[in-house]
Amino acid sequence: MPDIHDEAALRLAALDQRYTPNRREIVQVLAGAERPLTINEIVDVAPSVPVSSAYRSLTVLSDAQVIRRVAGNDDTGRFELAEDLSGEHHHHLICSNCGTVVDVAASPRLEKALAEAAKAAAEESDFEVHEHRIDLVGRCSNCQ
Amino acid sequence: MPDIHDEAALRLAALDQRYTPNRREIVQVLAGAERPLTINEIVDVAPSVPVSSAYRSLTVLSDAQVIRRVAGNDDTGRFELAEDLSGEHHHHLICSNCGTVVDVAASPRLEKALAEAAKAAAEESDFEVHEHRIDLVGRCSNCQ
DNA sequence: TTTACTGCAAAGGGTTTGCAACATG
DNA sequence: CATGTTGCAAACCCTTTGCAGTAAA
Repeated sequence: MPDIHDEAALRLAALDQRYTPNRREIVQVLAGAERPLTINEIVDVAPSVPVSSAYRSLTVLSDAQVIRRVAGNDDTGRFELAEDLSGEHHHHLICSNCGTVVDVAASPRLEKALAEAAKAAAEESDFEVHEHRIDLVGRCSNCQ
Repeated sequence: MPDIHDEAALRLAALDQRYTPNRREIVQVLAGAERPLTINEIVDVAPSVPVSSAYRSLTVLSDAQVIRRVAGNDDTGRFELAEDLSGEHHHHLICSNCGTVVDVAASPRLEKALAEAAKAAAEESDFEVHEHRIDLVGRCSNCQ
């Protein structure tokens, strides 16, 4: 498993993009988080990065598959490291009240059932399924 | 199974809200769609409804559980009829290119596996899980 | 006759972009 | 040096809100 930053630099290079201190800092922040972060949360932790640059960097990093955009319950964009960089496959618990997103490990049994269902759905609908997303929506301990 | 509009009126009444022609038209549009619609799509089909009213009505209908907001891959809000009004439980195919969301029927096997996984996750994380969401992300036939 | 609803227009908030300066390969 | 990147500020777009008028219980 290569270093996250080395791999990030590689993936950016494939798009003729550079791995600048700005982008490195964003990746570092996401690598240190145990849940997807909003742009606000990111720039709060990395105040040296201007908001506009954060938006641009997140777009580029997302294009390069270094990070991934996560859809929550609200329209606030959240970001996490790409799964193949961060470690293991996981899903999300989403609080319908405050919008917080928490990671949760995937279960093999569930993954197997999902793989079957995805195959069937793809055939039926002429979709080419690349990935899946399972969200459990409810109330976090703070909002119950 | 009562009529959709009767049931919608009931649920609104429970919140001291009225089932006006505006709201009825929105429900009618969503009832006739076979996939979640964006606000733009809704007002395109129902031009008599001003945009600001559409936003307000969708909020109220959503609070009353007549409709449900659906998160796609982008930040565009999409809406569909509540599942208990529209018929059967389903999941979504999301095109990562154009953002379109298509309904797909749920499989019993998948639901069972998910129920187990949700139980485990809820216990671990102190979440109170109310519903789940399964999205298959890929390319629709148009965007392949 | 009280309370909810509507529609317009203005305000708001998050995101994107133009541009000139800078940095990197 | 050619191209990608940055930071500021302005522009943008979608969504929300104030308000005065309307309609429904």
